[in-house]
Amino acid sequence: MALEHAILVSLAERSASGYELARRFDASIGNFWKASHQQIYKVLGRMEADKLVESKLVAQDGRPDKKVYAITGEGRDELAAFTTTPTGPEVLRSDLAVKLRALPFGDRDAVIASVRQRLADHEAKLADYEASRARFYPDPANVPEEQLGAWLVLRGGIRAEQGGLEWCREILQTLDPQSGVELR
Amino acid sequence: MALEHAILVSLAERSASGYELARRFDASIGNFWKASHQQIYKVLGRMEADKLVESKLVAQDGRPDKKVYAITGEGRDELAAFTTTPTGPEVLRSDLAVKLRALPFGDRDAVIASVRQRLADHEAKLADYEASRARFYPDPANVPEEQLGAWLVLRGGIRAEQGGLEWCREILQTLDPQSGVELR
DNA sequence: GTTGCCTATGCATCGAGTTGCGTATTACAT
DNA sequence: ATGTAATACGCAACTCGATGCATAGGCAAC
Repeated sequence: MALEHAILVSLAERSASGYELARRFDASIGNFWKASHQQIYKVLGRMEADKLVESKLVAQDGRPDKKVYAITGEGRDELAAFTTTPTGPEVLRSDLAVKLRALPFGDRDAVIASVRQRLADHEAKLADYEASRARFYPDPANVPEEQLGAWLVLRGGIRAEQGGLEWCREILQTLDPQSGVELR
Repeated sequence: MALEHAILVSLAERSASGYELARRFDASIGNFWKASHQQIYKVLGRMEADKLVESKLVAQDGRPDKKVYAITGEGRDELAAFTTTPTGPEVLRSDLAVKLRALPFGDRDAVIASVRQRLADHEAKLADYEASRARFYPDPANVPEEQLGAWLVLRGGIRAEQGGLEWCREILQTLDPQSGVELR
């Protein structure tokens, strides 16, 4: 289960409460591995039972207490072991593809609307990623060694969004040539 | 649930037994929506109860009987309705990304090996797709209307594989410049 | 002549993941 | 005063999906 390992990575970088982890997943790691706060709490509970993480209660004023989780030695071992496991081929799940396949049996205009929506999603996400890139990696040619992984993941995100964007443009150009969408 | 709709698309194109559907999923639709035969049998059972499909037993000689499923009118309605539902943003799940993020806490060489494996996967799949493209769409500029959806899905698959391939090359070039991998 | 693969269907179990609900406090707006 | 949102944690019920196992005949190879 990679959610477990995504949490371990996040905690290895910095200890956090379940709530903070959930927000971190919204912002960075969550771009390539989604998880709701309910899932995170559940998995954190199991991970603590497995001694991969440990927690301590931290009182705060003006806010509820929080339970801050930290990775343990065992957790670091597990994380290191994870990096040596073979990675299976990527599994795609595209409901947009299913809709395209359903074109002869469905509503063409509605599918086109879905594609437009998806295109807008990609544009928004891409802008997001580009902003991160500009902010955190002002000098792409000289990324510090310890940030290489995060940098490459961001690059992958940018590539994926650009690719998705181009695909949407091709679809619109094919299904709705009047739309004025152009491939770049 | 899009597995249901993927099955409906497949049956709308041609009636089939669960076994045949499973093999079809291995070959074409499965490239964008994986499903094991157990899942397919289970879902088919529920879909039959919901009257989206109907089945009849077909005896064969030299082989076990099979249960051939066909889409019903209700199934076609459901499929048409599906094409009009809004499509949420795509959810990526990349364990390779998690491994890259885990680089500072794991085994660099093992991660590089995983990337090489993924690169080979992408190359194989791309070759596969290109073969389909050459075979089924010899004239890409004039794809018949009723095949547009399938054509665009295949184009998306090709784009995704090319994108993944390029990402792998960038990763290898960054983490292992000696490897001689080049971006094209 | 036995081992293994292909066709063909299915169950049982478990973990993963979603949705909805519930608790509690602070803060700011209406 | 009341509503809404943010922080902070969690349970319960459910569906989805993956894995392993069971059954059963036919066919081909070694």
